[in-house]
Amino acid sequence: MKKVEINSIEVARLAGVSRSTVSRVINNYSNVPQKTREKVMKAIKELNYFPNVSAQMLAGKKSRTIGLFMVSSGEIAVDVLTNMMIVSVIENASDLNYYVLTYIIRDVSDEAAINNVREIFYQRRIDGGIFIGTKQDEPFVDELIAEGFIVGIFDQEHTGTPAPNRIVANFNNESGMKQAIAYLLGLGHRQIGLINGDRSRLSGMAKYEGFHGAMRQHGLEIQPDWIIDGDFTEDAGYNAIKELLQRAEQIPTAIIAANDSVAFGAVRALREHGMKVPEHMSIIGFDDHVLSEKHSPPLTTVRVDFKHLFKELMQAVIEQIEQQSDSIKEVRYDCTLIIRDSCRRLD
Amino acid sequence: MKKVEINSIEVARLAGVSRSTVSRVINNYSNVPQKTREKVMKAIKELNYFPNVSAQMLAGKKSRTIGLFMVSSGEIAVDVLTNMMIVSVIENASDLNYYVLTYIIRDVSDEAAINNVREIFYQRRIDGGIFIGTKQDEPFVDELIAEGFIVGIFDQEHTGTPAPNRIVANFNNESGMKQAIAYLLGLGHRQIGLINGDRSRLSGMAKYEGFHGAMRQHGLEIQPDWIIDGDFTEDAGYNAIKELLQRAEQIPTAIIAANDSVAFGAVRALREHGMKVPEHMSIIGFDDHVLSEKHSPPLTTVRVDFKHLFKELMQAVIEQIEQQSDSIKEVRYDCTLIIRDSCRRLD
DNA sequence: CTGAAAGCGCTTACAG
DNA sequence: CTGAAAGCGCTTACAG
Repeated sequence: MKKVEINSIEVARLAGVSRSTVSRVINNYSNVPQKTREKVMKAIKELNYFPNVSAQMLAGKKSRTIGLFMVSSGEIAVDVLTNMMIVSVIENASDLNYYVLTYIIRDVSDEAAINNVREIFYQRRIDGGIFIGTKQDEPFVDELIAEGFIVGIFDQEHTGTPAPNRIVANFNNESGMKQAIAYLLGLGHRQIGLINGDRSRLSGMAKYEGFHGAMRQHGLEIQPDWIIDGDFTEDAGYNAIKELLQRAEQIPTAIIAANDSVAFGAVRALREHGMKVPEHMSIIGFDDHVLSEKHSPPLTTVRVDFKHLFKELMQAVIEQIEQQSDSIKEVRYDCTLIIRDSCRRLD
Repeated sequence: MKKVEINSIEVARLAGVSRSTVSRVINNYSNVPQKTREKVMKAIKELNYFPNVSAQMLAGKKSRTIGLFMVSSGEIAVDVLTNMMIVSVIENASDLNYYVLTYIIRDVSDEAAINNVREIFYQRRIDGGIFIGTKQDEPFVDELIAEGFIVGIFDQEHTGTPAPNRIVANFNNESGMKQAIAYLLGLGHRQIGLINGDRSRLSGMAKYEGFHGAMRQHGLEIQPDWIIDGDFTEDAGYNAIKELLQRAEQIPTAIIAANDSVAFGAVRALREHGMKVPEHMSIIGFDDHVLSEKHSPPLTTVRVDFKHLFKELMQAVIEQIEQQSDSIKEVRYDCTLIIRDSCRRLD
């Protein structure tokens, strides 16, 4: 049933030239006369010929494929943000004529999974990789970079000796935190809590430090009981509120959540305790999740522009693949506070 | 910075054997004595050697990569279901030691995009492909199948002459529709409407026909005004209700939506007209979307098991890749009605 | 401008 | 059990 494979020899024969010439027209060499080019193109069309990509690669071409490595434990399917990131990476690559091979890492401590990641690089399946969800300076990623592979990492900054083949991208979370706190202050809040994200991740640490910095800057007292660790999930937000209500003698008038999912969880827990947002508690999230404006109440949040960030990250990675420059690349975006209905003015 | 590539010659040298032997241990040939195998494995470990996948492919091995082609117009990022499907396909492949190259088709009539799809197959980037979101008997897919490529298609059934390299997977939507109608009937509903999905897709057609069949079977009158075409999106559900309320002299007591997103849109439109679900209108969805039980009201819906379906589809595709059998494969799952709070008993 | 030929890194019949 | 060699389908210096 399967037709015999068509190769460049057959195209050459049909066009009445050599394989070298066929290759030259495919690779857009400038020294092929228009006439010859046309003959060859005609043969290519006629035979429905596509060069075998393995042969091309073996002869030195790139795969034009980027690996997307997504570390995500637990029920990823529920997360609208994950989807957006995956799709965004794929589409940005597609716009630049690259393909994406996606690999999901459920557990970074699973040696077999990490070995698969290594294998994908060493086997030359990809020209470079993008990592999402790793912690700052994850050892196996650093190792790959030390080997010379080209890697783009979201939510990471340069530390130690920056390398041109390590491209980092992150948001200015400190600034976002500052905006959130300034806004709350303007509404009369002085008792502000934080449900934090994973501090081994850059954004977790940056938000944590941004919170402390901004609070101090405004001379607001930081109440340790009101700062609760979490991991960026809805459950973490839910549990944090449960814990807070159980433990603290007094509760804050406003809480900043490490992201919108955490905020959703917090609102749910508050509701279960008969407390309404923003009447009894003001809440600010981070990200501006697609569901945030549909949430009840519509969530005030620090918006972050994932699409543009991934676009620039992808561009930088591909530029490095194609040009191998020596410059150190970092993409960084600011955030914007989006005011909706989850915070109230204190009277 | 980049180390010189390590190839099988270096491994052979270090292990004191020939490249043939190195290849034999990598490919698990049985005629290699344990001693030799160990020497070679040691050298492989020591040099951190991974065989170049292009060279392997050129020598006749498979790529162990499956293409995932997702046709999805518009804002895909909002859709939790899409995410689940993509991740489900990737993880099922991963469990079988395969990789996934994902390509998003925004518009099936975009010749450039379709050419990219063809190219991916012809270039031998993948061993087979899975299509999600195509209509029944989409011509460019049929063409690929005619060329002998191995293709798995979700929401499709065999028509014409079934081929072993066309593997279809679908849900028994007629049965789901029957369950929904029987349930409504049991609650006393006799005036039932349908907001349908895209009828050029199998599931759209199957639900449409299932609705008609079940209605007739129960001797219920089908009111053409209450059957509204849509396209499986929330907006379609919203618009359908708007249209219905504007146009119809009388409205049904219950409506079945082609999927949960459509149902959400319908509920939203009803609410805008001051109608509550289920007090003024009963609604049943399809899929059992992750958000359906969190919806207000929690949505009664026909549940469908995507994860298992994709698992079996992936298995069948890979089996065909590895064994090239002549059997015709179809995977088909039943649906189950999940009763929640969006339907009321008529009195 | 263009062809013949080497080379990319594997696998696998073949011969021993 | 194992090595030498052909072959997979390209690209690209080289020579003309």
